[in-house]
Parts: sequence; structure tokens; C-alpha cells
Amino acid sequence: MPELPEVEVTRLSFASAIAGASILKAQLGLALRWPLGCDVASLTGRKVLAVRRRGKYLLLDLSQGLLLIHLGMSGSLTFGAEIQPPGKHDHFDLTTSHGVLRLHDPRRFGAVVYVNSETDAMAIKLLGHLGVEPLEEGFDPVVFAAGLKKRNAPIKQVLLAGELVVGVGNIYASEALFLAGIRPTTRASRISKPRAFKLHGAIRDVLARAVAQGGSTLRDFSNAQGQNGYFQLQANVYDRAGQPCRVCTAPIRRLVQGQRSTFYCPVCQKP
DNA sequence: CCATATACCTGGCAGC
DNA sequence: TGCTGCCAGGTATATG
Repeated sequence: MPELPEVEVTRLSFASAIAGASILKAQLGLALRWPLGCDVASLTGRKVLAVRRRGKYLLLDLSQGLLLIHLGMSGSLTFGAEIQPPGKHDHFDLTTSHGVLRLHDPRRFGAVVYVNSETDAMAIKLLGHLGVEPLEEGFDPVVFAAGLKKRNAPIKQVLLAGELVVGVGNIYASEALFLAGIRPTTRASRISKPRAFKLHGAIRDVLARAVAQGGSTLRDFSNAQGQNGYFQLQANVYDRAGQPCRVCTAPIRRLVQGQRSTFYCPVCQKP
């Protein structure tokens, strides 16, 4: 499910409501991608001070330490006062004085990890290699263009790697490349500076618009208030194989790169 | 170091 | 109805 827009939309939907809450109880269900990294009972009594985002991770700052939450492919969070007993796919509950934060994740590629600080070994392992935040000032077009020059892999895969810029997943990589007019198979190192600048702008644009639309709900994504996103309705290429390009009417093509589907317009996007 | 393949896990869907 | 195979929004890790 979640790329940067979905994670940010999730964050925005409960961050202010949970801020300042005391943890009354924490419960784990089936194993997620990583172990919690501490005794779950030890979280009781701490406070949730704030919720930040780094790439596709949510960072819950606690009065001592922090929780890193990743939604994997199928995760979603809910936050509310009334809550049902945990269902088959509910694997983490954080009961607080302001409501219950619950992780629902059928495939269990997601994770909830406790670390004492962002310099802990586990935090470094998960966050240390991440590139710059695309919606922040640090995402500089000149640096981005120079970074692309050093990579020989197809641009789609360079974007997905998240080492130059974070948060761009399978939907938004295809969408940003469409907006920039660049074929996903083009080697990153061969992208000219002007085209890199255009891609830089396209990434910012598509991610910001997706956040404004509440993210993309392809199957089951919803924010922590249970609301769906609508960006998928304005996708130009993602999941539109065989359908006419919204710009030139040529049929959208699908190909596989690194075992992931990629969609592009063969006319609007140049090698 | 770089690029690519693999593994993790469940559910929905098309086709037979 | 039930089976099989394929597909799905991510990413650490292994392998060349």
C-alpha cells in the first residue's frame, strides 16, 4: 500500500490527536518483519510526544526512546476511541489515554521497532541509507541531477532504491516519470541535467498532489480515521496497461523491472 | 562498490 | 465450488 503520500496522510490523520497521550498498554499479535526490540510491557507509562515521518517510516517520539513503524505492502493504521478486539490481521495495539493506535497488516511485511535513539544500530540499519526528503528544502535539483549521473541502473529502479530521494514507490515512480517524459528503462546516468530538473519537479509535484488527495486507495488503504484516498483516479499510467494515454491516446504499456510492474506511455516518454 | 535476484506473507482474482 | 497460478503499494539480504 504505502508510499510517501499514504504514510504522510496517515501521519497527518492521527499525529495531533495522539500527541501528549500516555501509553496505558501495548500488545503484539503475530510476528511482523522485525522483532519489537524491547519488552512490550516496558512501553506502558511512557508518553507519545510527536509523530514524525522519514521516508516511508513513521517515527513516534516517546518520552523515552521511539517507535519506528513501517506499513510494508499491506499495512494501515487506525486511531480511535472505540475499538473492536484485535482481528486476524491486527498485529499491534498501542492503547493510550487518547485512543488506540492499531496496526492492521495482512501480509506482515510491516514492522514496529523500538529504539532508544535514532543512532541505535537498528535505527541506522533501517534509516541510515535513506536519501533526502522530496518535499523538503534539502531536495536540491543540482544535487539530484549529479546523483543520477553516478547510477547506471534504469531510472525507475534508481528511484525505487530510495538512496537518492526517499518515498517514491511503485505507483509514484511510474507517475513521476510520465510527468517528466522519461522512459522508465532509461539509464539514470544518461539523463541530461534539464531532464533531471524536470524529473525533480515531477517527483515533488506528484507526491504533493497525492498527499492533497489523501493518497491512493488501490485496494485497502485508508488513513487512521478510516478515510480512503483518491489520487488513483488521476493516475496517468499506473495500472492502466492497454488504456489510452490521457495526453496522446496511445495505449499505455506495462513492463517488468526488478520483478515490479512499470507503466509508461511509449509516445510521451522518451528514452 | 554496483546491479540484480531472492525472501518474507496473505488474499483476491481469472481461468479451468 | 475448488483448484492453480499470478499479481499486489516494500526492502533487507544474498549473490553475481
